[in-house]
Amino acid sequence: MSESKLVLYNTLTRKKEEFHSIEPGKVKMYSCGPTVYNFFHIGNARPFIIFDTLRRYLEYKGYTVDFVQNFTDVDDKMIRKAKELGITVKELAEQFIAEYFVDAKGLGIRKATVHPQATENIDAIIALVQTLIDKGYAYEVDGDVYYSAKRFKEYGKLSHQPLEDLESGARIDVNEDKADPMDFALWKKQKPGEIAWESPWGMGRPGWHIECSAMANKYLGKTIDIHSGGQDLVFPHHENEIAQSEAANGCTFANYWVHNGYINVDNRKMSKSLGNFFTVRDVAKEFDYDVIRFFMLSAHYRSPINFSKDLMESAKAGLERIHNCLDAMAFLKKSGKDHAETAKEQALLQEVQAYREKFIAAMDDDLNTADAISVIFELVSLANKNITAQSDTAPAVIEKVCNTIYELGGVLGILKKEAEDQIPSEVQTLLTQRAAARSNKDWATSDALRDQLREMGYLVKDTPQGQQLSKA
RNA sequence: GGCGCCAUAGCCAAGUGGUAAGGCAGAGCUCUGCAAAAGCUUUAUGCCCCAGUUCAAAUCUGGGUGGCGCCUCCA
Repeated sequence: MSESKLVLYNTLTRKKEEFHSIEPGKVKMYSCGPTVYNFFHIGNARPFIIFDTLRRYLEYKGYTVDFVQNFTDVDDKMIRKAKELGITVKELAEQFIAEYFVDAKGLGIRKATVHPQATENIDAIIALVQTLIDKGYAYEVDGDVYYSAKRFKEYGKLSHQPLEDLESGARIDVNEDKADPMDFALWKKQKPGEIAWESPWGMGRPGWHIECSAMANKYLGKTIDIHSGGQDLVFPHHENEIAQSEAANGCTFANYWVHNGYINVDNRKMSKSLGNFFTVRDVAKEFDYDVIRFFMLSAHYRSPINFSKDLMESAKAGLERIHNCLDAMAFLKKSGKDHAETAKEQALLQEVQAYREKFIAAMDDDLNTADAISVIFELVSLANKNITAQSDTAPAVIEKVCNTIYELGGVLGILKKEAEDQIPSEVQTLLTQRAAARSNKDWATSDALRDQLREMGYLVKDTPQGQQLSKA
Protein backbone atom coordinates (compact mmCIF):
# COMPACT_ATOMS: atom_id res chain seq x y z
CA MET A 1 0.00 0.00 0.00
CA SER A 2 1.20 3.43 -0.95
CA GLU A 3 2.40 5.58 1.92
CA SER A 4 1.09 8.80 0.52
CA LYS A 5 -2.24 10.00 1.79
CA LEU A 6 -5.24 10.65 -0.37
CA VAL A 7 -7.14 13.80 0.49
CA LEU A 8 -10.75 14.18 -0.57
CA TYR A 9 -13.12 17.11 -0.39
CA ASN A 10 -15.98 16.05 1.83
CA THR A 11 -19.27 17.79 1.13
CA LEU A 12 -20.36 16.98 4.65
CA THR A 13 -17.63 19.07 6.28
CA ARG A 14 -16.89 21.29 3.30
CA LYS A 15 -13.23 20.58 3.77
CA LYS A 16 -10.53 18.52 2.24
CA GLU A 17 -9.89 15.60 4.56
CA GLU A 18 -7.31 12.88 4.66
CA PHE A 19 -8.95 9.65 3.63
CA HIS A 20 -9.00 6.81 6.14
CA SER A 21 -11.02 3.70 5.43
CA ILE A 22 -13.04 1.99 8.11
CA GLU A 23 -11.28 -1.29 7.52
CA PRO A 24 -7.58 -1.07 6.67
CA GLY A 25 -6.94 -1.77 3.02
CA LYS A 26 -10.59 -1.93 2.12
CA VAL A 27 -12.97 0.69 0.79
CA LYS A 28 -16.73 0.50 0.66
CA MET A 29 -18.02 2.87 -1.94
CA TYR A 30 -21.54 3.58 -3.18
CA SER A 31 -22.18 5.66 -6.24
CA CYS A 32 -25.60 6.68 -7.49
CA GLY A 33 -26.23 5.20 -10.90
CA PRO A 34 -28.57 6.04 -13.74
CA THR A 35 -32.30 5.83 -14.12
CA VAL A 36 -32.48 3.52 -17.06
CA TYR A 37 -35.10 5.07 -19.31
CA ASN A 38 -32.82 6.42 -21.99
CA PHE A 39 -29.26 6.59 -23.25
CA PHE A 40 -27.18 8.50 -20.78
CA HIS A 41 -25.83 11.91 -21.74
CA ILE A 42 -22.44 13.55 -21.35
CA GLY A 43 -23.51 15.15 -18.09
CA ASN A 44 -24.55 11.81 -16.67
CA ALA A 45 -21.27 10.35 -17.82
CA ARG A 46 -19.19 12.64 -15.65
CA PRO A 47 -19.83 10.99 -12.29
CA PHE A 48 -19.49 7.55 -13.85
CA ILE A 49 -16.07 8.46 -15.22
CA ILE A 50 -14.92 10.42 -12.18
CA PHE A 51 -15.85 7.80 -9.64
CA ASP A 52 -14.53 5.00 -11.78
CA THR A 53 -11.29 6.95 -11.72
CA LEU A 54 -11.46 7.34 -7.94
CA ARG A 55 -12.02 3.62 -7.68
CA ARG A 56 -9.06 2.88 -9.97
CA TYR A 57 -6.89 5.22 -7.97
CA LEU A 58 -7.85 3.64 -4.67
CA GLU A 59 -6.98 0.28 -6.15
CA TYR A 60 -3.72 1.68 -7.46
CA LYS A 61 -2.94 2.71 -3.91
CA GLY A 62 -3.51 -0.85 -2.81
CA TYR A 63 -7.05 -0.82 -1.51
CA THR A 64 -9.60 -3.46 -2.30
CA VAL A 65 -12.67 -1.55 -3.35
CA ASP A 66 -16.22 -2.77 -2.97
CA PHE A 67 -17.93 -0.55 -5.45
CA VAL A 68 -21.70 -0.54 -5.66
CA GLN A 69 -23.60 1.38 -8.29
CA ASN A 70 -27.34 1.02 -8.57
CA PHE A 71 -29.75 1.14 -11.46
CA THR A 72 -32.96 3.00 -10.71
CA ASP A 73 -35.35 0.86 -12.69
CA VAL A 74 -38.69 2.06 -11.42
CA ASP A 75 -39.87 5.64 -10.97
CA ASP A 76 -42.18 8.16 -12.63
CA LYS A 77 -39.94 8.61 -15.64
CA MET A 78 -39.56 4.87 -16.16
CA ILE A 79 -43.31 4.41 -15.97
CA ARG A 80 -44.05 7.26 -18.35
CA LYS A 81 -41.45 6.19 -20.90
CA ALA A 82 -42.56 2.56 -20.83
CA LYS A 83 -46.11 3.65 -21.44
CA GLU A 84 -45.03 5.84 -24.36
CA LEU A 85 -43.19 2.96 -25.93
CA GLY A 86 -45.90 0.45 -25.15
CA ILE A 87 -43.56 -1.86 -23.29
CA THR A 88 -43.27 -2.90 -19.67
CA VAL A 89 -41.09 -1.07 -17.19
CA LYS A 90 -39.00 -4.19 -16.89
CA GLU A 91 -38.45 -4.37 -20.64
CA LEU A 92 -37.47 -0.73 -20.70
CA ALA A 93 -35.02 -1.27 -17.87
CA GLU A 94 -33.47 -4.31 -19.50
CA GLN A 95 -32.95 -2.46 -22.74
CA PHE A 96 -31.27 0.58 -21.23
CA ILE A 97 -29.22 -1.35 -18.72
CA ALA A 98 -27.77 -3.14 -21.71
CA GLU A 99 -27.21 0.18 -23.47
CA TYR A 100 -25.60 1.58 -20.33
CA PHE A 101 -23.01 -1.17 -20.41
CA VAL A 102 -22.24 -0.51 -24.06
CA ASP A 103 -21.37 3.12 -23.45
CA ALA A 104 -19.78 2.45 -20.07
CA LYS A 105 -17.46 -0.12 -21.58
CA GLY A 106 -16.49 2.28 -24.32
CA LEU A 107 -15.72 4.96 -21.77
CA GLY A 108 -13.53 2.58 -19.80
CA ILE A 109 -15.94 2.54 -16.87
CA ARG A 110 -15.46 -0.80 -15.21
CA LYS A 111 -18.36 -2.82 -13.97
CA ALA A 112 -19.16 -2.25 -10.33
CA THR A 113 -18.71 -5.05 -7.83
CA VAL A 114 -22.50 -5.13 -7.75
CA HIS A 115 -25.05 -3.28 -9.85
CA PRO A 116 -28.19 -3.73 -7.77
CA GLN A 117 -31.58 -2.80 -9.15
CA ALA A 118 -34.38 -1.31 -7.13
CA THR A 119 -36.94 -3.79 -8.39
CA GLU A 120 -34.78 -6.70 -7.30
CA ASN A 121 -34.49 -5.38 -3.78
CA ILE A 122 -38.09 -4.66 -2.91
CA ASP A 123 -37.91 -6.83 0.21
CA ALA A 124 -34.99 -4.87 1.61
CA ILE A 125 -36.71 -1.61 0.77
CA ILE A 126 -39.96 -2.64 2.47
CA ALA A 127 -38.06 -3.79 5.53
CA LEU A 128 -36.28 -0.44 5.75
CA VAL A 129 -39.51 1.52 5.38
CA GLN A 130 -41.05 -0.61 8.11
CA THR A 131 -38.10 0.05 10.40
CA LEU A 132 -38.52 3.78 9.87
CA ILE A 133 -42.21 3.55 10.69
CA ASP A 134 -41.46 1.47 13.79
CA LYS A 135 -38.91 3.99 14.97
CA GLY A 136 -41.31 6.83 14.49
CA TYR A 137 -39.57 8.49 11.56
CA ALA A 138 -42.19 7.66 8.98
CA TYR A 139 -45.94 7.55 8.72
CA GLU A 140 -48.49 6.03 6.40
CA VAL A 141 -51.33 7.94 4.81
CA ASP A 142 -53.76 5.87 2.78
CA GLY A 143 -51.20 3.58 1.18
CA ASP A 144 -48.43 6.16 0.86
CA VAL A 145 -45.58 6.26 3.33
CA TYR A 146 -43.72 9.49 4.07
CA TYR A 147 -40.57 10.30 5.95
CA SER A 148 -41.00 13.00 8.52
CA ALA A 149 -38.02 15.25 7.83
CA LYS A 150 -38.44 17.23 11.03
CA ARG A 151 -38.02 14.11 13.13
CA PHE A 152 -34.47 13.71 11.99
CA LYS A 153 -32.63 16.35 13.96
CA GLU A 154 -29.66 16.55 11.62
CA TYR A 155 -31.76 16.98 8.49
CA GLY A 156 -29.93 19.46 6.28
CA LYS A 157 -26.44 18.62 7.51
CA LEU A 158 -25.16 17.60 4.09
CA SER A 159 -26.57 20.51 2.12
CA HIS A 160 -25.84 22.82 5.06
CA GLN A 161 -29.30 24.24 4.93
CA PRO A 162 -31.37 24.56 8.07
CA LEU A 163 -34.74 22.97 7.58
CA GLU A 164 -36.55 26.32 7.90
CA ASP A 165 -34.53 27.78 5.05
CA LEU A 166 -35.19 24.83 2.85
CA GLU A 167 -38.82 25.15 3.58
CA SER A 168 -39.09 28.85 2.90
CA GLY A 169 -37.47 28.38 -0.49
CA ALA A 170 -39.46 25.31 -1.37
CA ARG A 171 -42.23 25.31 -3.87
CA ILE A 172 -45.50 24.50 -2.21
CA ASP A 173 -46.20 20.87 -2.65
CA VAL A 174 -49.58 19.99 -4.06
CA ASN A 175 -49.68 16.78 -2.11
CA GLU A 176 -52.15 17.30 0.69
CA ASP A 177 -51.39 14.02 2.39
CA LYS A 178 -48.01 15.10 3.66
CA ALA A 179 -47.91 16.33 7.21
CA ASP A 180 -45.16 18.76 6.23
CA PRO A 181 -43.96 20.05 2.85
CA MET A 182 -40.44 18.81 3.53
CA ASP A 183 -41.56 15.25 4.05
CA PHE A 184 -40.74 12.91 1.22
CA ALA A 185 -42.19 9.67 -0.08
CA LEU A 186 -40.71 6.35 0.96
CA TRP A 187 -43.47 4.27 -0.60
CA LYS A 188 -45.93 5.29 -3.24
CA LYS A 189 -49.38 3.81 -3.53
CA GLN A 190 -50.13 2.17 -6.82
CA LYS A 191 -51.96 4.23 -9.41
CA PRO A 192 -54.17 2.41 -11.92
CA GLY A 193 -52.15 0.48 -14.44
CA GLU A 194 -48.81 1.09 -12.74
CA ILE A 195 -46.30 -1.55 -11.83
CA ALA A 196 -46.59 -2.40 -8.12
CA TRP A 197 -45.51 -4.75 -5.39
CA GLU A 198 -47.30 -5.99 -2.32
CA SER A 199 -46.44 -4.31 0.93
CA PRO A 200 -47.83 -3.86 4.44
CA TRP A 201 -49.38 -0.64 3.11
CA GLY A 202 -50.97 -2.22 0.09
CA MET A 203 -49.83 -2.37 -3.51
CA GLY A 204 -47.23 0.23 -4.40
CA ARG A 205 -43.66 0.98 -5.30
CA PRO A 206 -40.63 2.51 -3.61
CA GLY A 207 -39.90 6.22 -3.58
CA TRP A 208 -36.66 7.25 -5.19
CA HIS A 209 -34.44 7.92 -2.18
CA ILE A 210 -35.13 4.76 -0.25
CA GLU A 211 -33.58 2.39 -2.77
CA CYS A 212 -30.08 3.74 -2.28
CA SER A 213 -30.31 3.52 1.50
CA ALA A 214 -31.61 -0.01 1.30
CA MET A 215 -29.10 -1.26 -1.24
CA ALA A 216 -26.09 0.44 0.30
CA ASN A 217 -26.99 -1.19 3.56
CA LYS A 218 -27.61 -4.57 2.00
CA TYR A 219 -24.47 -4.73 -0.13
CA LEU A 220 -22.00 -2.67 1.90
CA GLY A 221 -23.24 -2.39 5.46
CA LYS A 222 -24.51 0.27 7.80
CA THR A 223 -21.55 2.61 7.50
CA ILE A 224 -19.72 2.99 4.24
CA ASP A 225 -16.54 4.85 3.40
CA ILE A 226 -17.46 6.90 0.37
CA HIS A 227 -20.76 7.92 -1.13
CA SER A 228 -20.59 9.76 -4.40
CA GLY A 229 -22.73 11.36 -7.06
CA GLY A 230 -23.43 14.57 -8.94
CA GLN A 231 -23.78 17.85 -7.10
CA ASP A 232 -27.43 17.99 -7.97
CA LEU A 233 -27.99 14.95 -5.79
CA VAL A 234 -26.79 16.66 -2.64
CA PHE A 235 -30.27 17.93 -2.03
CA PRO A 236 -32.65 16.30 -1.72
CA HIS A 237 -31.46 12.82 -2.69
CA HIS A 238 -28.38 12.40 -0.54
CA GLU A 239 -29.80 14.45 2.31
CA ASN A 240 -32.73 12.07 2.35
CA GLU A 241 -30.51 9.02 2.16
CA ILE A 242 -28.72 10.21 5.28
CA ALA A 243 -32.01 10.82 7.05
CA GLN A 244 -33.24 7.34 6.16
CA SER A 245 -30.10 5.36 6.82
CA GLU A 246 -29.00 7.12 9.99
CA ALA A 247 -32.46 7.10 11.50
CA ALA A 248 -32.84 3.40 10.78
CA ASN A 249 -29.35 2.26 11.73
CA GLY A 250 -28.46 4.74 14.41
CA CYS A 251 -24.99 5.30 13.02
CA THR A 252 -23.15 7.34 10.42
CA PHE A 253 -24.15 6.40 6.90
CA ALA A 254 -21.10 7.52 4.94
CA ASN A 255 -17.83 9.04 6.11
CA TYR A 256 -16.98 10.86 2.90
CA TRP A 257 -19.44 12.48 0.53
CA VAL A 258 -17.90 13.26 -2.81
CA HIS A 259 -19.73 15.24 -5.48
CA ASN A 260 -18.78 16.15 -9.00
CA GLY A 261 -19.55 19.43 -10.79
CA TYR A 262 -21.72 19.78 -13.85
CA ILE A 263 -21.14 19.69 -17.52
CA ASN A 264 -22.33 22.91 -19.10
CA VAL A 265 -23.31 23.86 -22.61
CA ASP A 266 -22.81 27.53 -23.33
CA ASN A 267 -22.28 27.98 -19.61
CA ARG A 268 -25.59 26.43 -18.65
CA LYS A 269 -26.00 23.12 -16.95
CA MET A 270 -26.55 20.27 -19.38
CA SER A 271 -29.80 18.67 -18.38
CA LYS A 272 -32.69 16.81 -19.81
CA SER A 273 -35.16 19.45 -18.75
CA LEU A 274 -33.25 22.19 -20.57
CA GLY A 275 -32.96 19.93 -23.58
CA ASN A 276 -29.33 20.97 -24.15
CA PHE A 277 -27.89 17.52 -23.76
CA PHE A 278 -25.81 15.26 -25.96
CA THR A 279 -25.93 11.54 -25.43
CA VAL A 280 -22.66 9.72 -25.08
CA ARG A 281 -23.81 7.40 -27.84
CA ASP A 282 -24.16 10.29 -30.28
CA VAL A 283 -20.94 12.00 -29.32
CA ALA A 284 -19.12 8.68 -29.67
CA LYS A 285 -20.10 8.62 -33.34
CA GLU A 286 -17.91 11.65 -33.90
CA PHE A 287 -15.21 11.26 -31.25
CA ASP A 288 -13.72 8.16 -29.72
CA TYR A 289 -15.01 7.21 -26.31
CA ASP A 290 -11.43 7.70 -25.08
CA VAL A 291 -11.56 11.32 -26.11
CA ILE A 292 -14.72 11.84 -24.08
CA ARG A 293 -13.06 10.37 -21.01
CA PHE A 294 -9.87 12.32 -21.53
CA PHE A 295 -11.90 15.49 -21.92
CA MET A 296 -13.75 14.83 -18.65
CA LEU A 297 -10.54 14.30 -16.74
CA SER A 298 -8.83 17.36 -18.15
CA ALA A 299 -10.43 19.56 -15.49
CA HIS A 300 -10.85 19.08 -11.76
CA TYR A 301 -13.92 17.00 -11.00
CA ARG A 302 -15.58 19.62 -8.85
CA SER A 303 -15.27 22.41 -11.41
CA PRO A 304 -17.99 22.95 -13.92
CA ILE A 305 -16.81 22.24 -17.45
CA ASN A 306 -18.19 23.38 -20.72
CA PHE A 307 -18.88 20.87 -23.42
CA SER A 308 -18.46 21.83 -27.06
CA LYS A 309 -17.22 20.39 -30.28
CA ASP A 310 -14.20 22.70 -30.26
CA LEU A 311 -13.18 21.53 -26.81
CA MET A 312 -13.56 17.93 -27.91
CA GLU A 313 -11.34 18.62 -30.92
CA SER A 314 -8.76 20.08 -28.59
CA ALA A 315 -8.96 17.06 -26.30
CA LYS A 316 -8.65 14.75 -29.27
CA ALA A 317 -5.47 16.50 -30.41
CA GLY A 318 -4.00 16.26 -26.94
CA LEU A 319 -4.73 12.58 -26.60
CA GLU A 320 -3.20 12.02 -30.02
CA ARG A 321 0.04 13.57 -28.84
CA ILE A 322 0.27 10.90 -26.16
CA HIS A 323 -0.56 8.11 -28.59
CA ASN A 324 1.97 9.36 -31.13
CA CYS A 325 4.64 9.17 -28.50
CA LEU A 326 3.66 5.66 -27.43
CA ASP A 327 3.48 4.49 -31.04
CA ALA A 328 6.90 5.92 -31.78
CA MET A 329 8.38 4.24 -28.73
CA ALA A 330 6.77 0.91 -29.56
CA PHE A 331 8.35 1.14 -32.99
CA LEU A 332 11.78 2.13 -31.71
CA LYS A 333 11.70 -0.61 -29.13
CA LYS A 334 11.51 -3.18 -31.90
CA SER A 335 14.30 -1.73 -33.99
CA GLY A 336 16.61 -0.80 -31.12
CA LYS A 337 19.69 -2.67 -30.03
CA ASP A 338 20.04 -3.92 -26.50
CA HIS A 339 22.85 -2.67 -24.35
CA ALA A 340 23.62 -2.04 -20.71
CA GLU A 341 21.94 1.06 -19.30
CA THR A 342 24.03 4.12 -19.90
CA ALA A 343 24.38 6.84 -17.29
CA LYS A 344 22.13 8.99 -19.42
CA GLU A 345 19.48 6.30 -19.51
CA GLN A 346 19.68 5.87 -15.79
CA ALA A 347 19.17 9.58 -15.34
CA LEU A 348 16.20 9.39 -17.68
CA LEU A 349 14.62 6.60 -15.68
CA GLN A 350 15.11 8.57 -12.50
CA GLU A 351 13.32 11.49 -14.03
CA VAL A 352 10.51 9.20 -15.06
CA GLN A 353 10.24 8.01 -11.48
CA ALA A 354 10.08 11.60 -10.26
CA TYR A 355 7.18 12.21 -12.61
CA ARG A 356 5.39 9.15 -11.31
CA GLU A 357 5.65 10.60 -7.83
CA LYS A 358 4.38 13.93 -9.08
CA PHE A 359 1.41 12.15 -10.63
CA ILE A 360 0.62 10.44 -7.34
CA ALA A 361 0.89 13.71 -5.45
CA ALA A 362 -1.60 15.29 -7.87
CA MET A 363 -4.06 12.42 -7.51
CA ASP A 364 -3.65 12.42 -3.74
CA ASP A 365 -4.74 16.03 -3.72
CA ASP A 366 -8.45 15.52 -4.11
CA LEU A 367 -8.06 13.68 -7.38
CA ASN A 368 -6.43 16.47 -9.35
CA THR A 369 -6.68 14.73 -12.70
CA ALA A 370 -5.89 17.92 -14.61
CA ASP A 371 -2.51 18.06 -12.95
CA ALA A 372 -2.09 14.31 -13.32
CA ILE A 373 -2.65 14.60 -17.05
CA SER A 374 -0.11 17.39 -17.27
CA VAL A 375 2.39 15.00 -15.69
CA ILE A 376 1.70 12.51 -18.45
CA PHE A 377 2.36 15.24 -20.99
CA GLU A 378 5.61 16.02 -19.26
CA LEU A 379 6.56 12.37 -19.56
CA VAL A 380 5.64 12.43 -23.22
CA SER A 381 7.80 15.46 -23.72
CA LEU A 382 10.65 13.78 -21.90
CA ALA A 383 10.29 10.67 -24.02
CA ASN A 384 10.07 12.63 -27.26
CA LYS A 385 13.26 14.48 -26.50
CA ASN A 386 15.26 11.60 -25.13
CA ILE A 387 13.97 8.62 -27.02
CA THR A 388 12.08 9.51 -30.15
CA ALA A 389 14.61 12.10 -31.20
CA GLN A 390 17.52 9.73 -30.47
CA SER A 391 17.71 6.30 -31.92
CA ASP A 392 20.08 4.56 -29.58
CA THR A 393 17.98 4.03 -26.46
CA ALA A 394 18.01 0.47 -25.20
CA PRO A 395 14.70 -1.33 -25.81
CA ALA A 396 14.53 -2.28 -22.13
CA VAL A 397 14.69 1.37 -21.19
CA ILE A 398 12.09 2.33 -23.77
CA GLU A 399 9.86 -0.35 -22.38
CA LYS A 400 10.16 1.01 -18.86
CA VAL A 401 9.24 4.50 -19.97
CA CYS A 402 6.34 3.16 -22.02
CA ASN A 403 5.09 1.10 -19.13
CA THR A 404 5.12 4.05 -16.80
CA ILE A 405 2.98 6.07 -19.18
CA TYR A 406 0.61 3.13 -19.58
CA GLU A 407 0.55 2.63 -15.83
CA LEU A 408 -0.41 6.23 -15.10
CA GLY A 409 -2.77 6.40 -18.05
CA GLY A 410 -4.33 3.21 -16.77
CA VAL A 411 -5.09 4.85 -13.45
CA LEU A 412 -7.03 7.47 -15.38
CA GLY A 413 -8.49 4.81 -17.64
CA ILE A 414 -7.38 6.61 -20.77
CA LEU A 415 -4.62 4.50 -22.24
CA LYS A 416 -5.16 0.89 -22.95
CA LYS A 417 -2.23 -1.22 -23.86
CA GLU A 418 -3.52 -3.17 -26.77
CA ALA A 419 -2.16 -6.53 -27.69
CA GLU A 420 -0.07 -6.05 -30.76
CA ASP A 421 -1.96 -7.22 -33.78
CA GLN A 422 -0.14 -9.34 -36.26
CA ILE A 423 0.42 -7.30 -39.36
CA PRO A 424 -1.61 -8.96 -42.11
CA SER A 425 0.59 -10.49 -44.78
CA GLU A 426 -0.87 -8.32 -47.56
CA VAL A 427 0.02 -5.24 -45.53
CA GLN A 428 3.50 -6.61 -44.94
CA THR A 429 3.86 -7.19 -48.67
CA LEU A 430 2.91 -3.60 -49.44
CA LEU A 431 5.37 -2.35 -46.86
CA THR A 432 8.14 -4.40 -48.41
CA GLN A 433 7.26 -3.11 -51.87
CA ARG A 434 7.20 0.43 -50.56
CA ALA A 435 10.58 0.05 -48.91
CA ALA A 436 11.96 -1.11 -52.25
CA ALA A 437 10.36 1.79 -54.11
CA ARG A 438 11.79 4.21 -51.59
CA SER A 439 15.29 2.90 -51.92
CA ASN A 440 14.92 3.47 -55.68
CA LYS A 441 13.57 6.96 -54.99
CA ASP A 442 10.44 5.94 -56.82
CA TRP A 443 8.30 8.46 -54.96
CA ALA A 444 5.23 7.98 -57.11
CA THR A 445 5.01 4.30 -56.26
CA SER A 446 5.89 4.99 -52.65
CA ASP A 447 3.10 7.56 -52.29
CA ALA A 448 0.59 5.36 -54.06
CA LEU A 449 1.36 2.51 -51.70
CA ARG A 450 1.03 4.84 -48.73
CA ASP A 451 -2.42 5.90 -49.99
CA GLN A 452 -3.36 2.30 -50.51
CA LEU A 453 -2.35 1.40 -46.95
CA ARG A 454 -4.24 4.36 -45.66
CA GLU A 455 -7.38 3.09 -47.32
CA MET A 456 -6.80 -0.21 -45.58
CA GLY A 457 -6.68 1.65 -42.27
CA TYR A 458 -2.95 1.92 -41.75
CA LEU A 459 -0.84 5.01 -41.40
CA VAL A 460 2.77 4.89 -42.47
CA LYS A 461 5.32 7.33 -41.15
CA ASP A 462 8.80 7.42 -42.59
CA THR A 463 11.42 7.64 -39.91
CA PRO A 464 15.19 7.27 -39.94
CA GLN A 465 14.60 3.75 -38.60
CA GLY A 466 12.25 2.83 -41.41
CA GLN A 467 8.51 2.75 -41.97
CA GLN A 468 6.50 3.15 -38.79
CA LEU A 469 3.09 1.57 -39.14
CA SER A 470 0.12 2.49 -37.02
CA LYS A 471 -3.59 2.02 -37.22
CA ALA A 472 -5.59 4.98 -38.44
C1' G B 1 -35.05 35.42 0.20
C1' G B 2 -31.47 31.30 2.11
C1' C B 3 -26.91 28.43 0.97
C1' G B 4 -22.80 27.85 -2.21
C1' C B 5 -19.25 27.90 -6.38
C1' C B 6 -16.39 30.43 -10.03
C1' A B 7 -13.34 34.62 -12.64
C1' U B 8 -5.51 32.86 -14.73
C1' A B 9 -2.92 33.95 -22.35
C1' G B 10 -6.86 33.45 -28.60
C1' C B 11 -9.19 28.74 -26.27
C1' C B 12 -8.98 24.87 -22.30
C1' A B 13 -6.70 24.48 -17.57
C1' A B 14 -3.25 23.61 -12.91
C1' G B 15 -1.32 26.56 -9.25
C1' U B 16 -4.24 28.85 -2.58
C1' G B 17 1.76 33.42 0.59
C1' G B 18 7.95 33.09 -2.30
C1' U B 19 7.90 35.54 -7.73
C1' A B 20 2.86 32.19 -13.46
C1' A B 21 2.58 23.95 -14.86
C1' G B 22 0.52 21.48 -18.94
C1' G B 23 -2.53 21.00 -23.43
C1' C B 24 -4.98 23.02 -27.96
C1' A B 25 -4.66 26.77 -31.64
C1' G B 26 -1.13 30.46 -34.06
C1' A B 27 3.90 32.28 -35.91
C1' G B 28 9.11 31.32 -37.23
C1' C B 29 12.94 27.68 -37.65
C1' U B 30 15.15 22.46 -37.79
C1' C B 31 14.61 17.55 -39.64
C1' U B 32 12.41 15.82 -44.39
C1' G B 33 11.65 13.76 -51.71
C1' C B 34 6.66 14.69 -49.96
C1' A B 35 3.51 13.63 -45.90
C1' A B 36 3.14 12.66 -40.79
C1' A B 37 5.44 12.93 -36.22
C1' A B 38 8.95 15.29 -33.32
C1' G B 39 12.39 19.16 -31.62
C1' C B 40 13.80 24.40 -30.88
C1' U B 41 12.10 29.49 -30.47
C1' U B 42 7.88 32.51 -29.67
C1' U B 43 2.69 33.73 -27.12
C1' A B 44 0.17 36.74 -19.35
C1' U B 45 6.17 42.24 -15.71
C1' G B 46 0.93 39.61 -15.01
C1' C B 47 -3.79 36.15 -12.82
C1' C B 48 -11.95 40.59 -13.30
C1' C B 49 -11.76 45.77 -10.64
C1' C B 50 -10.62 48.81 -6.13
C1' A B 51 -8.58 49.13 -1.32
C1' G B 52 -5.91 46.68 2.67
C1' U B 53 -2.44 43.05 5.40
C1' U B 54 2.77 41.45 4.35
C1' C B 55 9.71 41.82 3.26
C1' A B 56 6.71 39.13 -0.38
C1' A B 57 -0.30 38.33 -2.81
C1' A B 58 -3.07 35.05 -8.63
C1' U B 59 -2.96 33.04 -3.70
C1' C B 60 -5.00 36.18 2.67
C1' U B 61 -8.87 40.30 4.27
C1' G B 62 -12.77 43.91 3.00
C1' G B 63 -15.72 46.10 -0.83
C1' G B 64 -17.33 45.95 -5.88
C1' U B 65 -18.43 43.83 -10.94
C1' G B 66 -19.62 39.70 -13.91
C1' G B 67 -21.03 34.40 -14.55
C1' C B 68 -23.10 29.78 -12.65
C1' G B 69 -25.52 26.35 -9.37
C1' C B 70 -28.74 24.23 -5.34
C1' C B 71 -33.15 25.30 -2.45
C1' U B 72 -38.24 21.52 -7.53
C1' C B 73 -37.35 15.66 -11.38
C1' C B 74 -32.10 16.11 -12.50
C1' A B 75 -25.31 13.25 -12.65
